[in-house]
Amino acid sequence: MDTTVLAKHIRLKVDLSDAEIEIVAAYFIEKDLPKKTILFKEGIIVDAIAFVVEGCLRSYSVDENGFEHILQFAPEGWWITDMLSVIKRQQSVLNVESIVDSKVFLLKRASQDELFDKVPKMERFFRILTENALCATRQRVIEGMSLTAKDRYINFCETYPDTVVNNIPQKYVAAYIGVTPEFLSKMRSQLYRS
Amino acid sequence: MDTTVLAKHIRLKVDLSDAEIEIVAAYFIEKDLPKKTILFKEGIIVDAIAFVVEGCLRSYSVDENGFEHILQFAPEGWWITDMLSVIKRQQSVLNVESIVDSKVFLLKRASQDELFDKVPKMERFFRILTENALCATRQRVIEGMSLTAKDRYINFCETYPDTVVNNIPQKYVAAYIGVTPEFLSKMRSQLYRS
DNA sequence: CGCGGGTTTGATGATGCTCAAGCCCGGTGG
DNA sequence: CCACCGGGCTTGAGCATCATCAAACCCGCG
Repeated sequence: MDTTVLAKHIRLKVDLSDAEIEIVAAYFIEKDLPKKTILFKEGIIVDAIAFVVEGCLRSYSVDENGFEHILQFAPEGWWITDMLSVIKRQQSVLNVESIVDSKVFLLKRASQDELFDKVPKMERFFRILTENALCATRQRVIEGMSLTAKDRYINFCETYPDTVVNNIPQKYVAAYIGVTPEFLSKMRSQLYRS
Repeated sequence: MDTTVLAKHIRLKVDLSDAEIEIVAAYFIEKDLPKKTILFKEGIIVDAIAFVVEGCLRSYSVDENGFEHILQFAPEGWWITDMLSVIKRQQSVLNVESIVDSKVFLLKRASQDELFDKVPKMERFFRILTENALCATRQRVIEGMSLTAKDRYINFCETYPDTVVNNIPQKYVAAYIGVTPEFLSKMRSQLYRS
């Protein structure tokens, strides 16, 4: 189990010794996900959070008309789960799925409390993680109200890494910025002509 | 300083003795806000979070065309601030303002770490608070993409307490659900006729 | 090959915005 | 006490943005 990516990511936020990293790593379960594998399915009670070691996942909900809406993309170095289901222990409304062949490290909810006891800095790490996620999501709410679809798309291209912008199907980008695939296609052709 | 509302609210999430509540309360600063008073102004670095004891506040951003978009309403028992500014210590992009005559308790960022040392359960309390806020905000992102304006309005009326739905100007509701005041008015007249 | 999913393109239509006018109503000054 | 003001809400006509539906195209893959 290669913990390089995980260690690097955690050390961006809190200081951990090599020994501590080893303890932390022991709590994770490695899992390979071929393209289009569902990690967490709508309706279950999710009991783990996933750290993306390689590849890219997405979390999405399906509305009453069968349309998918993407809440989050998680390329390498990101975390993804259905928070609401994990915290409240209620049935999940999100699906979490790999977009390409991916590898994740899973941290079970049950192990998490034990981990916090052994390495208290990890509690701080997850608090910071949650705070950052909250800020990003609030930013997205504001953008959804103040920007046009075209500006949201431009914004998306500028903020997400190239691996997400250019290596995933356009229809997923459309489902993230909140337009139909057809309309995204029209916006793009208009952007490239000008 | 009457800490009844605050104590009741904290005890919904963590168990605190009367003695602990007293310690916690000592870290808060009481502040009265007449109607339409700005508590935190766009551009400053916000260094406190506010607990609403009575009344109702709102946080909002102003876009490049001068339109206001409301991120959050905070009636009695809610918390409000510009998280991004507090955490990252960067210039705030939100205004926080009282809608009616209100009273808040302020907790300075600097006091917060000290408070966590003296009453560790409060760190847990704020982690839970942040997690809940994240879930609620993500829910709002999904709703913004999957519901029509009319359904978002109905949803708003059903989820927010009566004090918010019926006691604040309609234009604020419009700025929250993401439509113009004119269009909200038309939706309402259509809803009441049917 | 041919199939199938993703993307493009076009015609048409719904949703929600803009601008402008009028109304309602609480507040304020003469 | 009334006249007037101003902010918020309503209403209507016209318009922009974005969705829907249908057809064609592209291209990797069996």
